[in-house]
Amino acid sequence: MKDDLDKYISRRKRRDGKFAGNFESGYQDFKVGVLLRQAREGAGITQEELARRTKTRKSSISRLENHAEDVRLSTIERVAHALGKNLIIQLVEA
Amino acid sequence: MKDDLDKYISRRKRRDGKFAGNFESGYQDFKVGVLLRQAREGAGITQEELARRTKTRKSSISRLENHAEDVRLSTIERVAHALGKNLIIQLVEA
DNA sequence: CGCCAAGTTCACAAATGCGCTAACTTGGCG
DNA sequence: CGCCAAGTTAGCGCATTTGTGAACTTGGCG
Repeated sequence: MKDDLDKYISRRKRRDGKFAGNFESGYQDFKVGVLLRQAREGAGITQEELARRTKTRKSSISRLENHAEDVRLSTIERVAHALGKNLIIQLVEA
Repeated sequence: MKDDLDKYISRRKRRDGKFAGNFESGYQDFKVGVLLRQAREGAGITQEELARRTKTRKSSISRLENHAEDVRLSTIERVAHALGKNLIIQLVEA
């Protein structure tokens, strides 16, 4: 099953070669989605499992990872904590 | 109390100009507000000027720095850019 | 003291995020 | 092939954030 995930990841990588590091800046519109997806995949869990942990549905997680035009800080935080991570925010010289 | 802290921070900020520009999660609530306030004061501008740059009003800026319970990412970004900064977001091991 | 700039707070309206259901893909596996 | 798990998407409400104007503090300064 870990193999399944790996396959998925590489397939996905191939499909939309996006995959940045876990930093952000400029226009992070959907970059945050990518960030969250990476975190989830890194944790090796499905959207459904993450949805369970954050007490929501997989459809919300999917939207969050793909189409989220804007996101609330609390939402990112909930996901982060559900994945055992902490959220860090910084303002750096442009 | 909180106001005293704010005053202290701003005074200190004004004095030695350099203070951490980042913040990590625990409870984002007012922490983000503090982060933004520090950034603004570091830039040496008033809430009104910042409001002008972000095309909003000083009352919004004030609320953002004090009472914001939750904030949209886009909001933080707008303020950041208006202050010549870039927003960085990361998820780190808890 | 009175004035003024800077900031705070409130209440309402407008915009937008998020939860939910439900239907639809897609790939893997027997 | 048919089934199933994992994802994606759309639409609908409700909840929350953000914009805005106006009234109210507060500190500095003449």
